[in-house]
Amino acid sequence: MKLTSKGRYAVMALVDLARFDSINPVSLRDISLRQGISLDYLEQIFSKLRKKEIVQSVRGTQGGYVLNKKAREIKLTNIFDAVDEKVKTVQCKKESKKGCTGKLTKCVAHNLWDELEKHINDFFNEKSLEDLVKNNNEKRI
Amino acid sequence: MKLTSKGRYAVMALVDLARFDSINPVSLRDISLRQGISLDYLEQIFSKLRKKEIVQSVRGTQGGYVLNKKAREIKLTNIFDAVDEKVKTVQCKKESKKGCTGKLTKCVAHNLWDELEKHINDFFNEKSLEDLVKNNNEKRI
DNA sequence: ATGATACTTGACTATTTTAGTCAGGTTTAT
DNA sequence: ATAAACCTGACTAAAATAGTCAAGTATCAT
Repeated sequence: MKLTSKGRYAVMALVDLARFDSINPVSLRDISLRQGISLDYLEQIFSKLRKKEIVQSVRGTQGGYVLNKKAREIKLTNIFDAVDEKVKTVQCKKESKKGCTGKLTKCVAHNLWDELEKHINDFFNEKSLEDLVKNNNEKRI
Repeated sequence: MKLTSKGRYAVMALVDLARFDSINPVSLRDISLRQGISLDYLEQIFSKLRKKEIVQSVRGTQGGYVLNKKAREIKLTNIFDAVDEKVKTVQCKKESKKGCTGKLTKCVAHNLWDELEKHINDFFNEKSLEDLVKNNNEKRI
């Protein structure tokens, strides 16, 4: 299973974006400064977010990024999916004759892992970017 | 967050053990053959499980391992903990001045990650080795 | 028009983690 | 005594992670 810095950065950056993009496009430079994330790394991340149509880019001076959907409609699943954070547990080896062949003799862990994966995905499907922004604002009062 | 092959192997091996240890100690060789896990790797894993008193070793010929507790009392949390599979999400960098300082200005992801961690740990705390063995036996009918 | 700002892309890399292997033990039942 | 099985620590190849670096292109403000 993967859930690393890249996913965390994507979430942080998008919450930042959601808080400021109603006025102007937000430049990665600003996000970089506010969130302490390397600009080059942000570019990699936003390239992926753009391809998945989570954000839109505005080129040129005063350019930057804006959300491409309403914050309420952007679920965490979408974000993690976009930056290749697969919420997947390690799969059983296909070559392994013993244990898990995927049919009757599914390995013990297999079912468990499936179950866990579902749990986590449910959690991420419930949470939208809007939830996080709200939560963040409350904490700042 | 970590949830890799080592954790999966530990679970598979212990389920195997739980099914057979009522008669004799189970040798790692047998587990290795049945589950298709390298013997050397199993030894590493069982060394850790023994230190955490999840299994007991029986040395010498006809030796092997037995559970040190009832299957019902061994929770998945204990297993993952023993083999160093930390159910922890990536932490925020302490050096980072921006973002997360851990006090008032906790970074957005921080709360979310905490919440997720709790979710997963709850899931693992509910499941015991006994649950898995039962589940496994049902599937085999 | 032109410079500055900011997006865009792709290649590159150091570090860490993972998933083992290997070698050389010690213990004990038979 | 000897073979089975545990025990320990060091080692390593491959993959993943978390970036950096370089060389662009587009557009706005003036």
